[in-house]
Amino acid sequence: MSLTRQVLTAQVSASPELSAWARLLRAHAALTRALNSQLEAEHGLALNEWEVLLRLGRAPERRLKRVELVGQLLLTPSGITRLLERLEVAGWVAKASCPTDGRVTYAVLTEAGRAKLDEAGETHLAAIQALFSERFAPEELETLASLLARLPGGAGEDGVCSPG
Amino acid sequence: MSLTRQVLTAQVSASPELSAWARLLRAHAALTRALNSQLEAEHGLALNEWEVLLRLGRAPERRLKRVELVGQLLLTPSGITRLLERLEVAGWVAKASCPTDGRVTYAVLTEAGRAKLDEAGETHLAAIQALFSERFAPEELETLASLLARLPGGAGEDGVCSPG
DNA sequence: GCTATATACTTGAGATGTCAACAATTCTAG
DNA sequence: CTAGAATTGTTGACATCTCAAGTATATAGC
Repeated sequence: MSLTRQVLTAQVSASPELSAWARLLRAHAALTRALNSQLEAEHGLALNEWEVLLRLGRAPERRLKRVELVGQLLLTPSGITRLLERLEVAGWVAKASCPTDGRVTYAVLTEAGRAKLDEAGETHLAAIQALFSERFAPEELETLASLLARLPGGAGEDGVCSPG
Repeated sequence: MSLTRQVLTAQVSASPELSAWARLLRAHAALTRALNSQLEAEHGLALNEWEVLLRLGRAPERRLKRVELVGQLLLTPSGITRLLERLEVAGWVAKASCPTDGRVTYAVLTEAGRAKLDEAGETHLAAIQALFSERFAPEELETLASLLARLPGGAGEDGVCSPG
């Protein structure tokens, strides 16, 4: 009993997997907080909202199905519905229906949305680049990115690995 | 105008910093979702709750000030208050006041809390180790952990970098 | 000693996202 | 072509966390 606990505790302390995971959690929390509050203060955008604008801006015809956004942001379908609702109210995104599939609703970046994306991108992108390039040489950055890509969710745009 | 946009878009696409950041976001979302739902299903614990139990279990006398938990989990003070409230209701954590400083309330791991930590740790730790060791060789894991540690929040237990 | 400031924590109101259940449309097999 | 299954999306109820404001204690400067 007491022995079991000690052994377990020792394993926990020594586990390189747990250590990596804990650091990922902390880095995510700290970065998210810093970048989100800056983006919010300067442009009135949340991190996820900016990412939606970015993904729409890069998509062909600046439009994406909800399902595609679910896969790219790893939110649930209802999360995406509500996120897009906010962007629609702000006038940065509009709905469009699909002529060939009645279930689908596209999210389309409006002209105002594209302007917002550009405006916010200027400082937000700089903030991201500063945070990372201050700390890593280019090849370290490359290593970090490729290691992170091997974790779940790193499959890119496709590996949708249903959230839920 | 149009040119500016194209240049910006090109930069965005090419930015290794943004790429690393996006991958970190996706990896965090996917891992968090997987580990949290498993932990919730098997032990009725959220990720943050488990981490509090773990930190308390490793602390001297199994007790920590709220402020220390704020620094370790990177939540806000009110987030910690509410998280601990849930753990207190479950009987895994108790309050204790500090004899030398009347402002401080300690969070103390109870015996039931220690049992819960052990019970949950067995499968949760295995899940973490599986996810990481499946994908990385030991030295890659080491590299990943040390790169992540250089990001904000990686200063360890001290660099409290106030959340807010 | 006493005011001013800083620290530790809590609380009410609100933001963002999840889950479960549902509606609508499309695909698939007999 | 039609019944059953899968896919796409929305909605209500709820969980978790943040922000702003407030309380209580401690520390510093005069």
